Amino acid sequence: MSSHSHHTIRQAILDRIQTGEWALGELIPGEAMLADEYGCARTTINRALQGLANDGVVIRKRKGGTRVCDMPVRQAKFNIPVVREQVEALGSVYRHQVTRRVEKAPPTAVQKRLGLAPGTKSLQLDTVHLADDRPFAFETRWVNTRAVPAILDAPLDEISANEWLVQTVPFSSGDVVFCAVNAGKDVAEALGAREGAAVFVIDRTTSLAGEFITTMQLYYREGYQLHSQL
Amino acid sequence: MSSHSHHTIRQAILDRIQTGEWALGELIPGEAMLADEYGCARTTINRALQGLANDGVVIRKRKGGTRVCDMPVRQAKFNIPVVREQVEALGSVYRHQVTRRVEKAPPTAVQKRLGLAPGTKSLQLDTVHLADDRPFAFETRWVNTRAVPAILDAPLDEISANEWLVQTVPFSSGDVVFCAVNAGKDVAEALGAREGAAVFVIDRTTSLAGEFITTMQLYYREGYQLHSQL
DNA sequence: TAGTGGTCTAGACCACTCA
DNA sequence: GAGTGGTCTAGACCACTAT
Repeated sequence: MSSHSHHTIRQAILDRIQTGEWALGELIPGEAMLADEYGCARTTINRALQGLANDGVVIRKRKGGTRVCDMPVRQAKFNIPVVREQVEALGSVYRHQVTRRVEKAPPTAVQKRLGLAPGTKSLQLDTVHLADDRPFAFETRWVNTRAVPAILDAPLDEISANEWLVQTVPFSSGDVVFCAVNAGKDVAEALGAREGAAVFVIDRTTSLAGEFITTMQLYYREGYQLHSQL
Repeated sequence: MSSHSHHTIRQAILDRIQTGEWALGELIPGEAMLADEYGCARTTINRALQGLANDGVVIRKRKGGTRVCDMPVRQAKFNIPVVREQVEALGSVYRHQVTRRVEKAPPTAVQKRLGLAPGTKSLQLDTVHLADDRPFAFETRWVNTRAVPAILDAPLDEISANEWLVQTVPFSSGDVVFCAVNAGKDVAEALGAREGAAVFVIDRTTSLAGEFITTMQLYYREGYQLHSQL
C-alpha cells in the first residue's frame, strides 16, 4: 500500500527509464494505464509524472502523451545566499565596508538595465565583504532610488545593501548571469588579489512588479566555487 | 471566490507576501482557513503553498504551520545543455575534435572521484568543441570504463563523449561546480586564448545507482556567460 | 496530545492538440 | 472529433512536531 506514494512511483518510473525499458524519445504508457498497473489513483500517477516532467526527465503533451525526454538537458538548481551567510557558514566573522556611496546619473548601460529615463539619478554603492577581515567579495551596485527611496535613509554601515533590500523588497524576480573575468585594477585592489586574476562573477538584476530595483555585480575572491547537485 | 486554480491562488498569496501583508518570518493562515477564504478545496491551497515552499518563499512544518521564509535564499535554476546544442543555438556549425585518448590509471584525485581501486585503468579523453571551426570549449574527461565498457567501442569521432554518455546512460545524478580559473598553457592553447585569460569552468561528476560514471571539466572560451532567471 | 501539513482516492470536467 | 494530460473537489487518514 505504501508503494502507492507518488514518490515511490516516481522513482519506480525513473528506474524503468534508466534501465532502458523506455528508450529516449519513446512514448510511455498513459496515466490511466499506469494507475491500473500500480493499482493507484490516476491522480497519484499524475503527480509522479509531473515531478519527472519538472525535472526534465519526460515531456508531456495533452493528447500527445508522455515521452522520455530525448535530449536530456541537465538542470542544476543553485542557492545564491546572502554573502554574510556564506561567510558565516565558513565559520568566519562577517563584516562589510561601504567604499563608495554616491547619487548620480548612471552610465547608459546601467540606466537601460534599470529602465530609467536619461539623467535620472541613482544610488551607486560599492561594498567590500570581509571574512575575518580578509576580503571575500567585492560588490558594485546601482539602486533605483525611485523604486526604493527608503534606502537613502537605511543604515548601510550596519546592514549591507543586499540584506536591506532582501528584507525590504522580498522575493523580487530578476535574472542572473555567471561568468569569469580577469580582475581589473579596482577589483584586484578591493579583493587584495593580483591584477588579472581569474574572478568568479555573479551579475544580477532584480525587479518587482515590472519595476527595476537594483543591479549589481559580485566579484568573489580567487578560488571561489559555486556548488550544486544535479 | 473568483478563480480557483492553484496557479492563481499561488500568485495571489505571493502578492500578499510581497505587499507586506505578512512580514518575513510571520505565520500565515492555515490551509483550511485559506481554503475557506478563497472558496476552494484545501487540496488546491495545498498545491499553491507547496509550490511556494518549493521556490523557497515559505517554509512549512507539520503542526508548525506555514510561515514566510525569513531569510530568503535566492534560488536559480540553470540548464546545462549539451555543448553542441549551445553552439547550434548560436547559429554556428558544431564540430568536435578528440585531441587525446588514452587508457591508463588516473591520478589519485580522479581515482578517488570515480571511486576506483588504485591502479585501475580509465579512459582519458580531451575534446575541443568548435563553433564555426573556432574553439568554443575545451573538455577534459575521465570515464570509468568498468561502469561503461561500451564506450571503448563508441565512435567518438562522430559523436562527442558527452552526447554518447547522455544517450547511453541517461539521467544519471551527480554534482556540479562552477568556478573561474586562469587559463593554463594547455587550456589556452586548446581555446586559442592567451595564457592567464579568465575562463569559466564547469566541473561535473556523474554517477548512476551509486557507481561513478565520469568526471569532467569544461573550459569555456573567454566571455562565456551562463544565464538564468530567478 | 492536539493541530497542522502530507497525501491518497474516486469521480468529474475541462483544455489542448493530434490525426 | 477523440484521446490525453491538467486540474478541482470532498472526504479521509496519516505523520510529524510544537506545546
